Amino acid sequence: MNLITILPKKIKKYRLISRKTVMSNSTATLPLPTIRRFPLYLQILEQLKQEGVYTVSATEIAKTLGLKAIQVRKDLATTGVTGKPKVGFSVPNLINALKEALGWSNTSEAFLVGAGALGSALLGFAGFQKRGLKILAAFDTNPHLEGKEIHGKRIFPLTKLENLVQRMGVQIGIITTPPEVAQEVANLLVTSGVQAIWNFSAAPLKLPKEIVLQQEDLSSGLAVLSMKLSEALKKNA
Amino acid sequence: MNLITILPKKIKKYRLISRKTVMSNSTATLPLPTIRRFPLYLQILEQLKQEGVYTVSATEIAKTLGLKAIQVRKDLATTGVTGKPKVGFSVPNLINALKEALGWSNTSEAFLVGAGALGSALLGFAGFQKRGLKILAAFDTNPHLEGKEIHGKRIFPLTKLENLVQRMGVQIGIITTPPEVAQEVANLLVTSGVQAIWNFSAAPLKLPKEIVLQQEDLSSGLAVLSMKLSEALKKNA
DNA sequence: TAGATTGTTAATCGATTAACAATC
DNA sequence: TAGATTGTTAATCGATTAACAATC
Repeated sequence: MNLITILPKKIKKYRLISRKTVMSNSTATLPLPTIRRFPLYLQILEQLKQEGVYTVSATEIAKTLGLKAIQVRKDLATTGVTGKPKVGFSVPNLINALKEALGWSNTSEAFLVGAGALGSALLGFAGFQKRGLKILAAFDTNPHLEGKEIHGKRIFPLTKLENLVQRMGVQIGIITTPPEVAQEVANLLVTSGVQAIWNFSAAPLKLPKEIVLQQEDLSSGLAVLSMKLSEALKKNA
Repeated sequence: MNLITILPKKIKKYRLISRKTVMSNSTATLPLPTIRRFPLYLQILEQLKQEGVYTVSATEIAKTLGLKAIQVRKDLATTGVTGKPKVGFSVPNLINALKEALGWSNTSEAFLVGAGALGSALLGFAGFQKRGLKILAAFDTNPHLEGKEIHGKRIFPLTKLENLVQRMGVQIGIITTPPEVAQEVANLLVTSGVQAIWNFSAAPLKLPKEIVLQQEDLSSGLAVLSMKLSEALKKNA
């Protein structure tokens, strides 16, 4: 069958379908701010569940987090979970849906490069495991660290990285090195076969476009804090 | 003079002033995304300065950071620094203006509460000093840490916090405790006289509205990473 | 039933991007 | 001069907020 002849029909068909229907298909990506709020909702929901509360309204969640109720409702709507008027949403249902949406229902494995202060902190962060991320081991060029363990995670020399990524099929690389070597480390991670990089160094990375990059930046938070603070001080002066 | 009689006049006057003029007065706050990008610009500019480059175009900065040139131009415009067509901007001028805007030209002092893995990492992070933040000391309830030093910063028992904040006039409190005690610590910081709180615990804090709060959230970064990754994997499947 | 809360559609707001004349 | 780059105004895009009927 000829694509050119079939195309106009298809387009016409799509036009007839309501916008809502199109949106609900799986290719639609959620708004980034919504995704960032998901962990907040999850945390509250899990606490509620632990307290034996099995139903919660968007209004309540909003109040706890200091958000607007309408925003919470909109966010929760993207999960496909529906609530009951006057009652609210099922806590376990929401938890499952949020985890599913985030891909936190099944664990991804990661290697961490750069076992300095920040790297060690991340190795010791218990929350990751709960959120579907398992850091298997760390890598560092410092020969004194070789073979040691930090928070129960083994430290390997960087020379072993490529081989281990390939053999274990690790998908995520976490960079906590000084910025000067971050690009180099990123290149190594990419050629080793990692599919996503979580970069905690301040260095802006150039990566092949098929590699997922999440840039973490402590300074940007500090910038916002400083700005707010200097405004507040100006006001009170 | 009576406020009610004077008010209508004032309003009328404001209406006559163009939007642009109103924006340029000092009360206008910069867009949050712009503020978050400022540290990126600063970093690049400082590197250029070190390399002896004293002039740079928005186009160049954009290329280095993977941003759109127009966005960089818009951001830089908010600093008030003007560039020369075909030439670009003065690197030192931009550095000064950005630091000034962020309040990074003069140092603020901070105490950190919670000398665990993450707290220690922050104590050892050299970048803060360069960005106008000096962490003076840390506090922890763990008696084993009392009197010790981490990265050259003294650890005090939490009981000394209030007194020291007051005596030293410390403005910023950094919370790196487990979420369960975060609210309690925040309350203590506030009653001690701190004016801003940088919260690295996942707990949502309730604070008096005059206190500046900057919420840092590792999970939200992980959420975005997970989402991007699971989409990428879906696509390649 | 009455009223709180949902889900949906429309309005508003704010940031990004486009377009383009000015200019070094 | 010619052309890259600026600064500005307008258009677009995307997220938040408002409004409100449906409903448990």
